Amino acid sequence: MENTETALAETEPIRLRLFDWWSRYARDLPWRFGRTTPWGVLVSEVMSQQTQMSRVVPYWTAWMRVWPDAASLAAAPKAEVITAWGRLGYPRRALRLQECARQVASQYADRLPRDYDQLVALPGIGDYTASAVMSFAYGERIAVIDTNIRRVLSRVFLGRESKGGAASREERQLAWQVLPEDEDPEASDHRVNGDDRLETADPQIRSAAWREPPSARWNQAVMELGATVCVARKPACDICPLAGHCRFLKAGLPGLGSGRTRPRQRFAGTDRQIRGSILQTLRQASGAPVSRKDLKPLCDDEIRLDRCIASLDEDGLLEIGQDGSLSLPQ
DNA sequence: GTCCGGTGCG
DNA sequence: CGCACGGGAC
Repeated sequence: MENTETALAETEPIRLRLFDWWSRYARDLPWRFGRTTPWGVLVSEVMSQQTQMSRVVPYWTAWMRVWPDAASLAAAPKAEVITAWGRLGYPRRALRLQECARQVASQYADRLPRDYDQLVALPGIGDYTASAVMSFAYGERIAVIDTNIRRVLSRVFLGRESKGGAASREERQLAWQVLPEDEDPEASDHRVNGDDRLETADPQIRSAAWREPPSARWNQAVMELGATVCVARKPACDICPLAGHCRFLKAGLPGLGSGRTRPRQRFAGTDRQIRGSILQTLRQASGAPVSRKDLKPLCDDEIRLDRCIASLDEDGLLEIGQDGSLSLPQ
């Protein structure tokens, strides 16, 4: 850890440069800069768990217009929730989000808890999402740890790639060590507001970025840098605001892109693709029951087709009627 | 074809 | 810990 100490001496110039970059280049996503509710932030995080932010935006906007709070989502028919989830992917998360909404509505009187342990106990909310809500929505000082942040911090401060798998103790320690202090305790309250207007913001709203607590600003800026500049395979070091302070760049990018160990799972030709196409067919049927033979064109292997139908049934993503017809659940 | 990530479960 | 889980950008 001796190398870390010298790197940590540079945290202040790194912060200044990163904050400046963030205020100029942060993407103007509708759930940022205090323009939505804590619930809206949670919805954006759940949708972003699996999908690029740019793809999430139209879904989030439409979703929040229909279900602006947990109580309204809790009361929605499942079929409508699955349909609104559209092609975002991993549709079980849509059902988990609705179950989460039901718990928030019933257990917390439709107020999202401002407490990590209560958040992480909700369905579909793990360590990352609970931390993200605490930081981004409530301005609480907490280290947010996702793969983007792990990659950026490991490169900049340790000079090497982050390894695959769960975050190591060293990584968690580093994230807490470089997390800025929030001097003004009042500042952490300003994010709680009832304003969930969805229109595109004036670009000057970005001055709001400077009013967020430093820890929340830091978490978002590091994550944004990892998503747009310090990407896994081909980092754009030539435009990186931290290039002059990055130990990984200084060391010559040793083992660039070697961090991921997880063998990539193919998608084309897998059960997942079949499941997705079955669900899409049911969505397009808009409530009308679909027979098994209508799904034959999706998959020539009937054993596999039945397996996919059964797994969707187990996940609660479809219902099988008495006559064997299929439909989205109510 | 290759790349991409968090959550839940076994 | 290893694995399942979509879908689109490139």
